Amino acid sequence: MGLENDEKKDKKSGVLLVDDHALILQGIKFIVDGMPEIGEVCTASSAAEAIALIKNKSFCVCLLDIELPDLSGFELLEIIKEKCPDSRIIVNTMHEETWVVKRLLQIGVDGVILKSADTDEIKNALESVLKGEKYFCSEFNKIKKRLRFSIDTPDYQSLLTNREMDVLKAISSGMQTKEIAEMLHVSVNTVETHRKSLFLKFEVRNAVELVLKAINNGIIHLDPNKNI
Amino acid sequence: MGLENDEKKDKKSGVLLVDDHALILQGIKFIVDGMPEIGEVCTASSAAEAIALIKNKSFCVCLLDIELPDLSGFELLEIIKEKCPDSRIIVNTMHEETWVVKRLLQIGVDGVILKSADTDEIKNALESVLKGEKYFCSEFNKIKKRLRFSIDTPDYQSLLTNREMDVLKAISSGMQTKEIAEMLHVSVNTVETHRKSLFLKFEVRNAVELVLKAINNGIIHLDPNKNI
DNA sequence: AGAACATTCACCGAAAACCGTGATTTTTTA
DNA sequence: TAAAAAATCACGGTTTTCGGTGAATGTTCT
Repeated sequence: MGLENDEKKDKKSGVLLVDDHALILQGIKFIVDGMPEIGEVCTASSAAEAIALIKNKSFCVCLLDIELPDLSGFELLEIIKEKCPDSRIIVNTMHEETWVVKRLLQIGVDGVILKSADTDEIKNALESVLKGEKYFCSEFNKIKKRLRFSIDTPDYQSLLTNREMDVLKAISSGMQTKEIAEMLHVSVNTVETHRKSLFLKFEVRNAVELVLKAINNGIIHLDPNKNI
Repeated sequence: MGLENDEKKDKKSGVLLVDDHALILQGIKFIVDGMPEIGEVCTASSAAEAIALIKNKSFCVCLLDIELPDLSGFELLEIIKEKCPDSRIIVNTMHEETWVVKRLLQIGVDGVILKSADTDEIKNALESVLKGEKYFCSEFNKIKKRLRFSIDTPDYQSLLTNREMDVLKAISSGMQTKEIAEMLHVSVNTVETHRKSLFLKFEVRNAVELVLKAINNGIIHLDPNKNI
């Protein structure tokens, strides 16, 4: 407690591990504990815990799962980026979805490993980013490579207006134009205008394509408990 | 090797663990190894490995992940059920989707735990099923309870004919009727007939609702690498 | 204050989707 | 082999979607 001024500068300020899967968290902690070049190891099993930890501490590396129960993982990433801009970030994901890869590249993480990674790969990833290098697992690199073709696809999310988002969500729940108009208390013509904007922005021809593209780009999400 | 006739009867014939996540597999093995009442522990990181193992051996308990790289997990379940009908089955899943719950109940597994389960819960689950009891984690029970309302929803999968399945897949990829007709070398009228059957069977009014319901019931799956 | 954007609305026409009904041929199953 | 189920096609009618074009209000940012 006698180095409160050094904590932000300390290269060995430790590692933060975030994962809601107890076994994985435990397994990674076991690996990291065995690495002498790493200082303190803190763990969090939710975004809330992680946020509480980074308030008081600064970490040189954060290794985090992006599928978390409370926040979306991407939101946590933004918070970490803001609070600890010097911290290196490794993301542990199971998703090989293109939009996840795209967004991780946009945010600029230092490493990506899959959930199926073994001890060696986790060690390698940690050592690489500690040396200032990037570490991307082979699967991630493969998708990254393939993404070159469509690297400049628009960021649909920020392209949409609030109202368009409302209409998109409504369409994606199976509602048709008249129903949406009633729900939003506007005329059918208005909803049709928003529809047309959506089709234009997403470059699709019909509602099904729109919904699929929105899902595959992480803009809307399926509610697994609907439509049973 | 002197008890080839006893292996099928042996109550202590061991445990089979299947998971493609190295850390989880390792973690569970560590837990199970510490349980004296359990005999040999075999591990597999893919469905293929698991199938190879159950060819020669019989296990009293199989603890398996249903998200596997090669087979769909459900297919592996069917194979295990057929080859080792006496084996108790615990499924380790991350999905809380309703259709997964429904299908697990249909198949009749002995236990369900989530990926986020900790050491105690895994121990409890194993001990319960070894005693012949069922073990369902609280989240699973919650969904099960809520499912009572719709327990008798149709098994859409087996309700569909081959041709309807073709058309469903085509619709779910964003194709429109004329295109589907050309692809399948049939008339537009025919495709429309199949469409109507699908709407009737799924009790929906339009293509978007159809696609959503089909996805949420596990009949079709999104290709995460399309529509970027 | 002016520019840019968002939201709202209107109208038209073509295309596609949706609804009902019926019917033939092939395949599967009892 | 007879019955049932699946796959094919037709046709008419209504509704909805899709595409283009234009325009009046706000709202926000510079």
